[in-house]
Amino acid sequence: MLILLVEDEADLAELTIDFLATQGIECDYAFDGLNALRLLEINQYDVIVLDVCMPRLNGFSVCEKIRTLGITTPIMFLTARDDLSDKLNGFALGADDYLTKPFELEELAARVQVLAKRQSNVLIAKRFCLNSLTIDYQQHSVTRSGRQIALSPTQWQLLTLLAKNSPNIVDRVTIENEIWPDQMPSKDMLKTLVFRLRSLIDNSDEPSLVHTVRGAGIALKEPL
Amino acid sequence: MLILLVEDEADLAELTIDFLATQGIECDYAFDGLNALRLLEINQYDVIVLDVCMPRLNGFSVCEKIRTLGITTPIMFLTARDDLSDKLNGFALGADDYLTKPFELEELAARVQVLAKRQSNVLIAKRFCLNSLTIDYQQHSVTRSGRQIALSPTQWQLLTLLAKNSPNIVDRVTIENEIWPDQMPSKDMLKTLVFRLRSLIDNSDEPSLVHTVRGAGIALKEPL
DNA sequence: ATGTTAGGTAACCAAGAGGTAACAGGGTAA
DNA sequence: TTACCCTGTTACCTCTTGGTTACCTAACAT
Repeated sequence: MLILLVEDEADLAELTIDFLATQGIECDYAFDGLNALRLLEINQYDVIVLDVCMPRLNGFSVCEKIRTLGITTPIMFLTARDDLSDKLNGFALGADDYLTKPFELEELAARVQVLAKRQSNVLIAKRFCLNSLTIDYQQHSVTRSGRQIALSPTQWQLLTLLAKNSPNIVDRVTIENEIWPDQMPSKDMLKTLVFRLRSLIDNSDEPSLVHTVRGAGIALKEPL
Repeated sequence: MLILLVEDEADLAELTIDFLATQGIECDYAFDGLNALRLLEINQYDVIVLDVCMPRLNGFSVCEKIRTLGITTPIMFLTARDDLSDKLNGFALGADDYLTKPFELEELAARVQVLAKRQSNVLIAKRFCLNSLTIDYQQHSVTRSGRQIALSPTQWQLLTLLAKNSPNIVDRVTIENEIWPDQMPSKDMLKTLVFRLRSLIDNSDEPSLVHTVRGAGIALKEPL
């Protein structure tokens, strides 16, 4: 299990991370909200543990941002302030639990486990990330290094198919059968489809991700 | 939403039930563990709130019993004992949350809502806000940047459906099945419904919130 | 080297998804 | 009754889409 811990007090964070490790809970660590959001773009976590009081971007704002991004990962707040309105605010922003400092590390671990367990019952792969490419299946959106990319239905179909098999090669007939199940497609259709997808995904000056292997098929992966 | 409250102190129970009612949470009530189990056989609840200290069958035993019966309904413990080992025990038995007395009724309500939401994957909130758009479910009103917007019943249905899934996409057939459950709707009905809703919500010079993704569906979100 | 072939690039165009507007029937309130 | 609103229907328009074709390029075989 992998969680994201966002906490500006380094010593407390270290203590927490060490303890959670003994419970089989791995931590990624961010010391402020902005870095947390950055990590969230790249990785997928089972739970997010958020300190409320942080420099730059406080926990509430981070939580709000996360939810507006459509990320439904469980969020637990940690805070020294045992204030009802704060708690209610946190829950209203989409938090799943709220623990006030000082707390026992064992309790934190137990609550994290619970959230992760509940989540995994509902969790189906919702996002795919590769390099600066992100596919959000729920929002049906694709971004490359932050920029939104509009895909047509067939392009989306091809991309998700490649993503599902990434970084492996998918051979052309498999793709054709997947996208055009009924018809026997003319040989060139896939050719142009790939070209169009590539020009949308890889047109930038960033590393290209859509690779064709002559005679074998097509793969979505980082270049080596 | 319907929850089961198991609590032996009648006066506290009544207080709790009354308050939860104001939050739109209905309660079934059992005053001990045996009666709780009896009710659980008959009904289905969104959340179970369990007092730990009860005569005849204590909360932990009830929890254990519930889980061995294969019932996965979220369970929240209430107890006066703020003891770490008790908490850990509770979580180990399959609890989802643990609140120590004395607690604020608002916090209890908020935590119950969260558990129910996770469980049913349905958003139960009084209000939904996105950009300058506000939906007040209790007042059944919609405003865009302060201006009141009058929606017809079907329009309201569509908007709330989109809001519930926001910012995720909802595909057209899902919407059609949701709004016209019985009939097989003619293909154009949704088209005009969306048009009418959009012209009410997005007619201003503000960012448009109703987005259609060709071949995929419709989403309510802020544009990027 | 030269021919052959898999794959890349670019333009064209018909089909269809979706947007817009107007109309009509049925229900409801004054 | 009349007037109005809601909603289903239809017609028309616009723009995306995806299939087609032609031509180019690079890898591979002989």
